[in-house]
Formats: sequence, C-alpha cells, structure tokens
Amino acid sequence: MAYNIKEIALRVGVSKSTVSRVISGKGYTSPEVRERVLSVVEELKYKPSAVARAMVSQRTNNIGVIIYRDQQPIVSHPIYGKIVDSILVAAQARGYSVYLTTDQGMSLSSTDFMMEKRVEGLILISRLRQNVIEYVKKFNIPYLMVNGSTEDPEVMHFVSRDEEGGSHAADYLYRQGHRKLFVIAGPQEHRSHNLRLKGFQENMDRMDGDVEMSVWYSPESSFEQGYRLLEEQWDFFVGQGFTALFATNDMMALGAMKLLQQRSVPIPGQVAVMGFDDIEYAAMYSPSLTTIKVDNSKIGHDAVVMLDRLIKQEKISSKLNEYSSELVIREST
Amino acid sequence: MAYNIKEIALRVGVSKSTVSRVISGKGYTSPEVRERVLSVVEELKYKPSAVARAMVSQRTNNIGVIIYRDQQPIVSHPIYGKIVDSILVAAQARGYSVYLTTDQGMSLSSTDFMMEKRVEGLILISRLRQNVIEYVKKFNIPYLMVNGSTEDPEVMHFVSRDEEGGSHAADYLYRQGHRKLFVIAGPQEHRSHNLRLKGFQENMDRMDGDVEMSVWYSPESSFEQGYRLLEEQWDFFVGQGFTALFATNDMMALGAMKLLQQRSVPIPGQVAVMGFDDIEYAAMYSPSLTTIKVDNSKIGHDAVVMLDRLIKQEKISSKLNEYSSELVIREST
DNA sequence: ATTAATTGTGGGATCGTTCCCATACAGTCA
DNA sequence: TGACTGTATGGGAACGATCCCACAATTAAT
Repeated sequence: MAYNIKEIALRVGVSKSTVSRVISGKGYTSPEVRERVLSVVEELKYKPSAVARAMVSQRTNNIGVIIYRDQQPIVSHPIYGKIVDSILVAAQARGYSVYLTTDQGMSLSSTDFMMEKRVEGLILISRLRQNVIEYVKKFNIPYLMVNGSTEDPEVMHFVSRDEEGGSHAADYLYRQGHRKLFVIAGPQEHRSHNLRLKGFQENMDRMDGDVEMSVWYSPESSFEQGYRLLEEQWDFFVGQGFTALFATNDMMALGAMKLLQQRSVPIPGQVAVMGFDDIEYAAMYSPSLTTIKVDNSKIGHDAVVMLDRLIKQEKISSKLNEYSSELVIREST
Repeated sequence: MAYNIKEIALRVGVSKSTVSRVISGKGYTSPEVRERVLSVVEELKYKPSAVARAMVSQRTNNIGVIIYRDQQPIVSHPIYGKIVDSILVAAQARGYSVYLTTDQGMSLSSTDFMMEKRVEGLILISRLRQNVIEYVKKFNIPYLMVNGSTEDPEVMHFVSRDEEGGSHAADYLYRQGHRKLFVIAGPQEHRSHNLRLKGFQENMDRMDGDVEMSVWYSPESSFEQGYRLLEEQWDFFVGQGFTALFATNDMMALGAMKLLQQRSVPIPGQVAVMGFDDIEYAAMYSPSLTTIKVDNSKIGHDAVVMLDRLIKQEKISSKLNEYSSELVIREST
C-alpha cells in the first residue's frame, strides 16, 4: 500500500498540515522542517494521492475520450490514431489526464462510466447516435464532438469542410481533363462521406462540357470494400473507359488502386485515382495517392484547447469549428 | 456539480446508508423504499462517485498504459495502435479503466503521474531505459513490459520470438532460391531488430552453397529511412544484382519497395522483398508484402490478462512471454 | 511598552462513499 | 413469556488529502 501524508508526518514528527504545506508550497514553513519533510518524502517515494486530492478539491483533472465504432476496435485506425495522439499531447500539456475507451455499441455505458469517474470534460469521437448526445447533455458537463455527424446546433463540433474538399477534388480532376469519372462513395449515413460526395457532384455539374459521372456506394468505407466494389463493377468500369476514379476517403481509394494494379491498369496513365483524408499511407503507397488533406492532428489539438476553455467556463465564440482541407497532388493523378 | 448520495437520501427521505444499500444491492432493503430510491436516482441521473468509492475501498480499478517514444506521438503507429486497441478491449472487459499517456523523454514523470493516480497496475510499452524500470520497481505495484528491451530477468516481458522469426525468414528466402541478399536492419539498440537480424544471419550462415549477404543499418526503423537507405546504396544495390531484400520490419520494407517501384524494378520478378511484423498495410500494398506475422493484438490482450492476475496476486508461471511468429507469404516474393 | 504584523505550526472539518454497529420491530419457537 | 432470528433502517468512523482557523513566538512599528 502506498504511503499517506499521515505516515510522512509521523516519521518527520510534524503534523500532516505541515507536510501538506511543504508539498504544496503554500503557506509558511521553516527551511529546517521543509528539508526534513522532503528527505522523508524522497526516501519513501511518497506521492500524494490524486484520488484524495480530487475528493476535496472537487477537481479530477481528468478528461474522457470515447471513440465510437461499429465493429473493429479503432485506435489503430489511421485517422483516429492521429486524433488520439494529438489529444494526448495537448491534454498532458494542459495538466489533464485522459481516460480512453472505445464503445462498440454506441451505448450509454461508457458515458455512465465517465460520469462515475467524474471527468471534467468529454470528447466524443466518430459517429454516434443523437440519443447518446441527449444523454450526455443531461449531465451538464462540457463535451464536444470530433468527426461525428449531427444536425444539432447545440453541439460543439469539430469537422473538416468536407463539402469544400469534395468541390476542390472535382475542380482538380476536371482541370486535369477528366470527363468520365467513377466515384466510390462511403456509406450514405456518414455525414462526411455524404458532404464530400455532394461537393464533388455539385461542382462537377457546374462544369462546362459533358461530364459523365458514375457514383457507387460502398457499404463500408474500408480498403476491402473499396477493392470489392470496383471488382464487382469491373466489366462496367473497363467497358465505359473511365479516366479517373475518386473515392470519398483514402482507404477506399487505396483498395481500388490495389485492384487496378493487380489488373495491370497503369496509374495514372490510364486511370487517375484520388482519395480524401491524406492518411499516412497515402504518401507511402506506390504510386502515392493524390488526395485532399484533412489535418486531424490540428483538429485533435484544437478540440482539447476548446474543451479546456469550456471547463474553465471561458467565453466561446462559435459552436461549429470547421477545418479547410487542402489539395495534395501526388503520383496517382 | 454532480449529485451525491446525501442529496438522494434527503430527497427520498431516508439515510444515506439506505441509499448505499439500494445501489450496491447489499444488505436488507424494503421493496417500497428501494423503488423510491431508484426513481430519484434515475430522475437526477445520479452516478456514484468512483473517486469517493476508490477512497474508501482503496481500489481505483484503473490501470496505466505508458507508451515510450523517441520523437513522434505514437498511438497512430500501426503496431502500438493495435496493442492499445487490444489492451482497451481486454481491460474494459475486466472492469479496468485505462489512463493512457505517451512519454517522449523516457522520463520518470509519467510514472509519478500514474502513481499519484493510484493505478493498480502499469503496462510499459516500447523501449525504455533501465533506470525507468528501476524507478517503477520502487513503487511496488504490478507492472509489465510490452515490446521493450531489457535483460532484467525480474521484469515480466511480452515479446515476439524475433530470433525465430528472423530464422524463418532466412529459411523461406533460401528455399525460394535466393543467394544474394540485401538486408536492411533497424537501429542496433533495438532488441527486436537485433534479434531478427541475428536469427536471419545465423540461419543463412548455416545454409549450404555460397550465400552472399549485405547488411545495412538504418538509423530509424521508419518508412522514410528504409526508402532513403536503399536510395543511398542504389548503385551498389543494382551493381551487385541482389535478388532479395529483407528488412527487419515492414515499414522499412515498404519504404524500400516504394523506391524499387519508382525505379521500375519488377517485384518479385527481379527483386523479392520481405518484411517483419505484418502490419495492416503490408497486405494492402501493391504488391502485398511477404512478412513474418507478429500477433500484437494477442500480445496486448495477454498482457492485460497477466496484469489482472498480478493485481489479484494470483500465481504466475513465467516471467517471459514469447510469441511465435508465423510466415505470411504474399505477392512480393 | 504596547500593539500589530510576520512567521510557523497543529487541530479538525470537509469531500462522497462504504461498512460496521446499534437499534427497532415483527414473527417464531420452546 | 422470554429468547431468538430475520428484516429494515440510521448513525458515524474511515479513506487521504486540503485548507480554514486558532494559537504561539518572534520581529517591527508606534
């Protein structure tokens, strides 16, 4: 069992008040006593209990991060990993510690758990149902959402400007001379995939000349599903002579690219490929993937900064924090 | 501020003892009172404070996970992400919550932090200095190491059988007919890279026929460094006519492969490439990468199971937990 | 010399739970 | 009738820190 302040006080021969004063540096202490206390503290490797401290101060300095997911655990997902990384760094720098959980069922139990732990704020990552949000609201603690989908204007929300990004992608591919486009869109329930597609389509429709677009929805926004979708539509794809393929995220784009390479279709010679997100592997792939970069590290960092403000009850300017995305041109186009 | 048990008791008109009994389900409570308590609990969304509970029970149900790193934040690293994922799932299933931190300087501060939080056990991930281990030992709480390097027999340690894996790799490449081998090894300070190389070399040396091996050390085991190393030795590499390239991890192998593809070297036609780890991207790459699979999910899971046992003071059979790695043959060889 | 401020220390309430103990009442049994 | 058991409830100590308050001793100001 860890030592407590009483034990230290006993060994030094002073009261626990005095020990507390030495450790916190508040109040008066004589140099002589201070030294004796510190030497015992060092000797026994005494660390004051954050639990007891939280009890009396009513501040835990903990924040909770919940990653909602459908199936697989998801910290290892390139996007969520980046977000978590930046959250950890930003939180630690501000004196917060992080409880991290993944919630498979979009259930309320992880919220309950965080409330019992008395976290001071909550970061909700990824898609989650409105009823979860309603539930969180009831507890009256600061919370915000990253990369989720909600129409609720009350919810502070960190997302990329997906529609704008989609529009940029269309713009770029059109300027590259592409007129026959094969589009792989993520699940329709996903806000970001929807907006990316919307921005892409609407901008393409505005263009002069006869643009031909064929849009296909993938049941999952994964590498495997990107691969499979193209595989299933292969005859159509080849028959129609598409010159460019756009997917609403990098993972699906890479999946499609993998199939193209297996079938020896030159990229970008015959077909140009473009994704969205700029995950780390987009640059590594061969050919490297042209994409729309979303700065998830910045998003994670800013989310913590904002949560810190909410916790400190500082003034907030806007509920919606949108991040511009930027075109990254690489070998695949 | 969150409600407390006293507030509930006041509203129901009973003592806090009674409320406590209803919530914990221990002791006698009349059905009528029970119902009244539960309805108020539900109405106010009262959640008992885990902080106060930890205070009196002397159990926090928290474990700490520290990822040590050199430079970059690292949850998004494919290996550590997988480990963290599986730790989270296993810990939650056993009623533990997880404090996650990354420690850039291999400092003692994250240990101090975890001790103040009164975690019941500690999982140390990746390379860390012996002085950190010595420091952790002083606190007398269960801890174990994953993917680290230490010769200290006292430390419970979870690693893959790297030497055996390296040996398998050599075996396979030799049987495929390769006699001229270019090897990219990770930093010499890394235990696992060293052992992988050792197993590979020693097994190759045992083979009949004149095997020619050229070993190069990369300053970092990253994609970029794998790429750069081969780039720097390009003339030598091409001039000598190597038929196979082995890297002590997948990241470096992919980096090298990227360069080979950029310079239009057919894989595996002219050069076969092989890695180690079987990160998710090994299978996605084109061509997909032949590698030695390390089951990091299992390692993370088992680490939690073991930590749970240590916390419960159950008997432990062995300090060293080694995991066999398995050959995964793909397109690159 | 008296008052006031400065420095140093200890006592004890407090935070929100759990859990032991005391008490009360109803029903059972000899 | 008294002793005992089972059911139901409340009181209060304990966990380990913080921090207010009281008090003592020393020094400074009037």
